[in-house]
Amino acid sequence: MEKTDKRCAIVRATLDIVAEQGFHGAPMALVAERAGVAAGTIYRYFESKDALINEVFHYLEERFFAAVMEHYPEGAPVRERFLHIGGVLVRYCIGAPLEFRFLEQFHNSPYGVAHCREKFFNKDNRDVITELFSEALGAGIVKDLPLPALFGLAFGPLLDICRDHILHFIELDDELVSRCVEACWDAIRR
Amino acid sequence: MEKTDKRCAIVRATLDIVAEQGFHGAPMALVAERAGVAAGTIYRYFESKDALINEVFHYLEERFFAAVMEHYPEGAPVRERFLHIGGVLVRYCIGAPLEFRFLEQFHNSPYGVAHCREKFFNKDNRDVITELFSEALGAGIVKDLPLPALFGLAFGPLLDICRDHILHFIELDDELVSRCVEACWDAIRR
DNA sequence: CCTCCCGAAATGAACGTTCATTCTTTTACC
DNA sequence: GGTAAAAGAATGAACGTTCATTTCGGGAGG
Repeated sequence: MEKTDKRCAIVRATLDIVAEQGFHGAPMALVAERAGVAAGTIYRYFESKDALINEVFHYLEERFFAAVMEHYPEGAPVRERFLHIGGVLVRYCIGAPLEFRFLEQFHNSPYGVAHCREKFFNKDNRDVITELFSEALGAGIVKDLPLPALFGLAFGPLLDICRDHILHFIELDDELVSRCVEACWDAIRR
Repeated sequence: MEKTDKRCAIVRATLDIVAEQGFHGAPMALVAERAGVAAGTIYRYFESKDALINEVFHYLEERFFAAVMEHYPEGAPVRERFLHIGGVLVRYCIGAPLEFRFLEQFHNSPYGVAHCREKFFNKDNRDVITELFSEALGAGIVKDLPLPALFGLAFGPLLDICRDHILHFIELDDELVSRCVEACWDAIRR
């Protein structure tokens, strides 16, 4: 994960505590305790709490994209590629609930809004998912809606069911996940 | 709204500041200043900050349900009733961005999770939307999925596009709203 | 009509706590 | 024994909340 043991322990502790208690419930003293280091030690590895949190986020973002790209059916039809991404997304999230909760916390916070804004206005940022949707739009395979709306239709509900599963409002199994991802496809397909 | 001028001013100030800056960015001193009262005065009307925030939430919740129920086509087919609710939801949210942002903040916080949990496990809580979905499920009009999943598919994307609109990532007009609500219908309909 | 007084309402400085961050001291290794 | 790493007490800022004090409005007494 990271270069040294202690650095890794601090990242892990931050991830866990923020996921469980939110940013408010994650004072540096507690992070230090959980990581098995002294409070001051954190500042040998991270400039500030903000820097620490952003680093945790980028670490998770990388892991997540790596998961999506594994076994990605490159040349397959749009629908199949979408089903792959959706399925991996949900399975990854419910398999790593702490990471999911952290990302959710991050997303709904000043950090997340800033990150979104940057992503959105930095037009030459082309990830796989954007590529896929652009292609599908061009080929008339999906509804002619703005990209952010398609993203919302496609992935909003998937994140919702992940949260519901983690909070034990529903119990997802492979079959239910597939049916939900297909429902999302129904939402965007023309 | 409330019984007295000052009480109302405090609620309004809390709503505005929390919507704009989040819970962290809304210290009582700032709320007091914006409401035009002294810090101590707030505690004549509210027991604590938590009590204040919960009161703001319940106030908004009421207003929101009132909006949905206005012109609700009681006897109409399921699809039509759903389109009504979806359309009103989106139009209400983008017409009251501060209220929307507050509710979003609330939802993604310990307050919101507690509220959700209570709603979910209090089974005899029957609102219009739950009624509608239960009826549709029974009649086989929508996909046979758990209620929370249907909720996510139906309303998750709508809240997403409201946020995107308020953050100026997209520009919603009546026609685009309708198409998005219909896309959500496609997601849940059998 | 003026004055005094009373209780409720409002004030804002002060308090205690919590937090991120800093800094001096101690440890551990070469 | 010297140097980099780690420790944890110290610091100061920010916060929610409290409370001694002031302000306000109006009713009673002269």
